[in-house]
Amino acid sequence: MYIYDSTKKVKLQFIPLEEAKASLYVCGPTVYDDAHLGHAKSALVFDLLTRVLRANGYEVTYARNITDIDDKIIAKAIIEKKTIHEITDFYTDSFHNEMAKLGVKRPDIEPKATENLEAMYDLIQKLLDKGHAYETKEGDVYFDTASDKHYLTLSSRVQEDEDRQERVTSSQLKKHQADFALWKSVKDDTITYQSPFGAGRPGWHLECSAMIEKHLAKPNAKFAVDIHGGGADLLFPHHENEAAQTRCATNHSLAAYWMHNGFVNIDGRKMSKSLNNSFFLKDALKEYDGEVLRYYLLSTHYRSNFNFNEEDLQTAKKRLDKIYRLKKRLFSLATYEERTEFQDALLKALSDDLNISLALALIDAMLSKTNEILDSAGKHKQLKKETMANLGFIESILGFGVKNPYDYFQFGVDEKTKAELERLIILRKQAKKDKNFDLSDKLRDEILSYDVQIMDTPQGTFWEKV
RNA sequence: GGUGCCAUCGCCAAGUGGUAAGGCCGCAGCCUGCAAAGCUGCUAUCCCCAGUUCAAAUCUGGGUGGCACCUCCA
Repeated sequence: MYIYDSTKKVKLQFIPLEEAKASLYVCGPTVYDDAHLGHAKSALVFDLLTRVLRANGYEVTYARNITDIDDKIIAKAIIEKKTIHEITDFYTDSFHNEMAKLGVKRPDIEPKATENLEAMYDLIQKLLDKGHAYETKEGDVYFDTASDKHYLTLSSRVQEDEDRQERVTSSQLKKHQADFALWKSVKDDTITYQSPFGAGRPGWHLECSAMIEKHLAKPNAKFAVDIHGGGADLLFPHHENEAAQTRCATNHSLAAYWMHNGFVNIDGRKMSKSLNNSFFLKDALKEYDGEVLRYYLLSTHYRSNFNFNEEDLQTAKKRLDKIYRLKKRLFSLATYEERTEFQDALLKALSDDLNISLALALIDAMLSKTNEILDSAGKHKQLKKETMANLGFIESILGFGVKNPYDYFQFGVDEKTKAELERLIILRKQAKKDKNFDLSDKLRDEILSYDVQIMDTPQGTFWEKV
């Protein structure tokens, strides 16, 4: 297994802290709004990573947090006249539902900020005790970046540059401009938490460090977790600050490997709140099967920036369709397990820093070869068995082809339309039997008008949603 | 302004020193009543310039063009 470490900028062989085990922590969503395609991309990438690690025999512990303490959540609650929990519960549920549609498995641990406040207090206290943090007279607690000689090494930045660019809005009470808040004192009547440091809210970067310490860190290990992941924009300042907190508060570093996924862009530009060009997952899921989105978003290497557009999405669907057509071709057969060369090659490709393009090329080659042989005369008993095993392997490691193929090809078609299509197909069958091809073609045109295509096979005539 | 990433066929996209994977589209053919699906075949010398090397898309230097981070962001 090889992984590209985005802080060292080099591909490395994965050597776990503990034999045959792997711990993974990924920064999850702040639940104050609907998930967009970028959230989907990140979740999919690390879902794939856990599957590949497991296929390589690692016992994986995968944690992804839910950030449910945040100023934006509070702002939304006030605007919508709801409680914090109504907001966070709603968006946590929708996040889970949408991820399920994408075939993203739930992490083993999904810690919430609200349920880990004690761990955050502990961390702040340790940093204060060790002289890496200080309180201001306003009651805020800041991390003292000057006290950490390794600060900025993770993201390879230069302190002077950061200073020059510091915005004027930051607190005048900080010792150093780069210092960041561990605890933000809040004196108005908005929602606050009572800590040993007074009423307020934890700083942005604190929760991940605290939750990793509580849920994943092993005593006496050199690193708290094997792999820490997240979106490319989190490297600085979020991960830099997380790493500083953990390094200074404990006797270990945060992560042995850092992985950052590239961004999903729309029309060549970053999707962001400020540009108002976010593409929400819930909207995409109305138009496309979740598995199509899964295939599409995973079809480009995870570190590349991804330019979302519907044409490429259609292309991805066509590619996924081919898996399902072969599955349909062998639909009556029982599942079968057998290790094949194809599976070894597929796993090898994915184990090389998730080389998805190579993996997909291997799948396409397997599909073509199998179809070619099935097209030829013969029963092909062994080939069919192996193919069932291969399709099963693709399902488990990539999450492609997990549905009933007939259901897959009928995505978004209502029952009434289905019944009408069946009726037309029966009429067309009779017309063909009567050699009345004018009528048969007329019926086909009518069928096609429902935005489906039909295909005559030895097993009968089937339709597929376009 | 600082830092970093990227530039491969019409489109998407692997490959990072040994002579260009794959998919979509297109063209030709097999199959089909005709289609669709499936199959077969065909389709690039890797942004530009200079250099290193027996050998470069792959390394070095210089251009040009795109993007990102430095502020909440996956």
